[in-house]
Amino acid sequence: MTLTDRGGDLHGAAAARLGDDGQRYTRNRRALVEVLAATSRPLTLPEILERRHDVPQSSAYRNLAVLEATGVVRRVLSQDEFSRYELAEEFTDDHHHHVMCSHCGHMEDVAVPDELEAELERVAEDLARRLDYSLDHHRLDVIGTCADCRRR
Amino acid sequence: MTLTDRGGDLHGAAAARLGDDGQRYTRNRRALVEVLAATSRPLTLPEILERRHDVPQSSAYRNLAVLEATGVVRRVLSQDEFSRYELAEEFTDDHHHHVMCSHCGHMEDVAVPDELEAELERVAEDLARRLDYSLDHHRLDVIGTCADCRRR
DNA sequence: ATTTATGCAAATCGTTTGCAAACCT
DNA sequence: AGGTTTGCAAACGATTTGCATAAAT
Repeated sequence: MTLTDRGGDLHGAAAARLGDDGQRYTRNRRALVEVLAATSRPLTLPEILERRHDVPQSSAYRNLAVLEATGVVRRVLSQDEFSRYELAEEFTDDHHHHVMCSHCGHMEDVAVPDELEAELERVAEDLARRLDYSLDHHRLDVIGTCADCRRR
Repeated sequence: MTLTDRGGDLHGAAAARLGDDGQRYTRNRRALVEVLAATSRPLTLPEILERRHDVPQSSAYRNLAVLEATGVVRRVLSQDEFSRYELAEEFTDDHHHHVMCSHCGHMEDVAVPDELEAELERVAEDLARRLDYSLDHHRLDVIGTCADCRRR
C-alpha cells in the first residue's frame, strides 16, 4: 500500500512527519500541501498564492521552508527568477522528472522508461561513491522552448 | 577538429560568436572566459571575483549576461543562493553533468557512460516531441551531501 | 500556561540598472 | 565622431526575519 493509494491519508502522513519534528500540522501547512497535491508540476510561490488567497505570502514562504526541512516538500529551481515547490516523492509515491522551458521557466512532470530509471540509479550511486558524496537523489531535466514561448 | 583541440583558439571562437551579435570581445569578457575555462565546475560570482580582482561585480554580472545571451556561457542553478556559470558545451567540447551538494550547493562536473548518454538523448527527444517543446538540451544532477558538509 | 504559528511591515542580499566617463573602431 | 563598454552607486525584487498577537496543546 502506498501513500497515494491510501487516498485521504496524505495529510495524516504529513502531520505525522511534522509531529516527529515537534511541528504542528496547521491550517496553512495543510493548505499548502493540498495545493501541491492537486497539480502535476512544481508551482511557484505566486502560483500557490493564486490558488489560496487566504495564505499570506510570508506564511507561505515560512511554511514551505518548514515543509521542506521536514521532507514533505521539495524545492526545485528552474530557469526563471522563482523557486518552485512540489510534494516530496515519499508523499506522492511517484518518481518523476521535469521538462522545463528555458524561456519562461515553466515545468511539467514526466516519467521516463523504467530501464532508463534503473540505469540512472546505478550511475548516480557509482558517481556518489567515487566523489564521496552520500547519495540523496538524482534529477533529470529536459530543457527546451515550450509552444507558448515559440509563438512569441 | 574541436575547439579544445585548437588549444588557444577558445578566445578566437568566443570573439567570433560575440562578433556575430555585434558585440565586442573586451578585456573583461576575456577575463571571464579565462576563469571559466580554467575550472572543472560551475563557479559562483564570488568565486569568479576572487580569481579576478580587476573585474568589478557589476561588470561581471553584465558581461556574464552578454556571454550567456550569445551562447558562450551557460548559467546553472544549484541549491544555494548563487547562480553558477560555466562555458557552454560548444566551447569546451565536453558534454558533462553535475554532482551537487544539497547543503552547500557545491557542484562538480562528471561524465556518464556513453550508453546512458545515448539513452538520455533518445528519451529527451521523445519527451520534447510529445509535449511540444523544441529540445535544447538535457541536464542530469546527482544530488547528495559532500564530505565537507557531512563533517559539520 | 506555555509553546508554537501567524501576519504585517521592514530588512536582506543576489542581481540588475541609470548614467557619466572611458574605450574601441 | 559614433557607437559600445565600464564602473560606481542606486534600485530592484524574491525571499527572509523581527515582533506583537493569535492559535494550538
